[in-house]
Amino acid sequence: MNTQNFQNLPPPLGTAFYDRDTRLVAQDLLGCLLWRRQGGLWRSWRIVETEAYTQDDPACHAYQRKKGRAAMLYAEPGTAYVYMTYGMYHCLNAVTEPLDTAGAVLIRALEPDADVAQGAAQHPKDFSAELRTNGPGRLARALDITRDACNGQLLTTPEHGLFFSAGPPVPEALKITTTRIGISKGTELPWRYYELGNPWVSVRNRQAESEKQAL
DNA sequence: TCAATGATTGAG
DNA sequence: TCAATCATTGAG
Repeated sequence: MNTQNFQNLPPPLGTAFYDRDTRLVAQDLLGCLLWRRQGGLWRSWRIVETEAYTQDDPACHAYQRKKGRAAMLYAEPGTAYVYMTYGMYHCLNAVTEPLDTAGAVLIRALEPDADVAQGAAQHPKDFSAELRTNGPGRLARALDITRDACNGQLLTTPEHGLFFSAGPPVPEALKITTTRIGISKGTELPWRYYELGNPWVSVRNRQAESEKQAL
């Protein structure tokens, strides 16, 4: 996490970045910075875990649907898609693919700044839940990302207080694609995780990793 | 109109 | 292991 004045903000990733194959966008977002304006102050986090959702995926909200909340997945690439899950948590996605083609990348985990990470390691019980960003629901809560506030907003401009920028280069070898064997909607589906090698991945992905190692 | 479901998380 | 908690979906 980092703070910066408005005039020093880096250029947001543009429409062309999102107007591509969803899985490529998911991989390329790893290591990028997520910028959020809270209380007039800009902060940034590094993206360490993403998940791609494509139109042909039964787990995708737009699978055989184009109305309701799924309509947002067909929006202009670079649009924020925020939905509520389990009645308690919001999840942030970046819409991908050309206009009228469904696709989105779920942001699953962000790397906290060094102070927060160190504090969490030394005093786990003092690690405020409000600061945790390892998990899609957690990061949305920590960054005040809600459906009402962010759904449908353009991520290609700092105007709405939320955007992504290029980050330090990430060696391809550090990008990991994980899979999970599980049942979703009656089908065996792969997970679509692309993550950096670090401990700040989501609970779900840690489970997937341990299950994989157990095989 | 209504019951079932889930891209999650935290408590016990 | 399981409850919290509700928008969305699909069946009736």
